[in-house]
Amino acid sequence: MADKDLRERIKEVAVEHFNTNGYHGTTIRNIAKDVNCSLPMIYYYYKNKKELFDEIIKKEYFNLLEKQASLLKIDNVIDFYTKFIYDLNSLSNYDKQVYRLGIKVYLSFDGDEELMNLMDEWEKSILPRHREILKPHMKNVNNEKAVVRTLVHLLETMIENIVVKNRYLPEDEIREEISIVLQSCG
Amino acid sequence: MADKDLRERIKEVAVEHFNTNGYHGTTIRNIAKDVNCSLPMIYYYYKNKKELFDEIIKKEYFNLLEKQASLLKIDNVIDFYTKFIYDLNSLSNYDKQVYRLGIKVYLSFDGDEELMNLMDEWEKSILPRHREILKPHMKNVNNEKAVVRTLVHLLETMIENIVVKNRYLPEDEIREEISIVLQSCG
DNA sequence: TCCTTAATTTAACGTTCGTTAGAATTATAG
DNA sequence: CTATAATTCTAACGAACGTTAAATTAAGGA
Repeated sequence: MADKDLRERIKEVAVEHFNTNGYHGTTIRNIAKDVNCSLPMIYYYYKNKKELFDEIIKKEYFNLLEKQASLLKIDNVIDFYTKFIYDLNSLSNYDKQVYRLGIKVYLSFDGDEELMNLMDEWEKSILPRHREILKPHMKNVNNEKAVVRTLVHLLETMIENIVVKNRYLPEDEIREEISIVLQSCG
Repeated sequence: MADKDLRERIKEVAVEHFNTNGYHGTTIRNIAKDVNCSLPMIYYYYKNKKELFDEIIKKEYFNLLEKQASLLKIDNVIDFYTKFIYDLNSLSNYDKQVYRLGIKVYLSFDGDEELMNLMDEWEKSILPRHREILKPHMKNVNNEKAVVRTLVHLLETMIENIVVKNRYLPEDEIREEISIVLQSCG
């Protein structure tokens, strides 16, 4: 009966529900209804609700973050960061929702400490990573640290606008804002 | 028996619970237990769970936003915005939690459309407001619009760090970042 | 004092939740 | 064609939920 792999379809629908209604607001019954399968099928593929949720965050969300982080090809930093953010606009709907859900978990709406710690660790790696990227382009800059921090902060907001608030950010606006922060770099 | 006004105490505890567990993860029973009153007392003061939640967002959260927005005394814009953000650090715990909850609702974790629309309207008023504040200080700036947008984006992230992620942001870091964006202004 | 109103409680209602037992169906392979 | 394994279903479990009825207690003025 199943056109696509059922296990996958369950996960896709689950992402949608967790996103819209939160962990506690999401019910296995509603997921099953949208997937068009019976309720116990979800328990056939996932041990329980929590495991379904965890798989989305631990596998899907972190996969996404790592894929993004590996896109490092730099000549012009402003071009690079502009592309980095602009490409988020064209993420698949599913990826966008996974991203969105990850950010929401990070902001601890449903208070899962274990997942939050995972994310805290990830966040600690962000500043040094961008520092490395920017270092060669900031010879003549004295407040290097602050510039990197400001840039990362700005990136965060733009990511949030695109992914969480589901807005489209035009490339020239992205470029403008990044340029304002990086105007002292080449 | 009640040392403080019971109605108020219920609301305070509710903010905590909604923040930690989300709307659906929060139960009237748990609120009552923490308030140390019986369950129906909550229905004595609030029509139902939704009304309790709505009162927090509509009254407490928007009060907070408006109080913040009315703090406009400007001579040096960098000083002004630094103070604007820095003062968030010393919000009362209750105010911080209300703020946090508001942002989370805005990011639509529990999908209340009515509340989200209210917040969308508020957000539309933000850019013009800061444009007014900054206008007199940007005579010699050509990309005025972009600078205002960048600043507002940067402010958003800093607010989120202090209020949602509950971090302390030191004044000099705030000032550094704002200065980087506003370096073309006086 | 008694009466009225406000504050608070115990106990329960109907519903929905997460989860599972166990039977039925379908696919697979020998 | 048959036996075994992989899927899928119907039906139900106990627990927890939001909410309310109705009884009890506390407070205050006549």
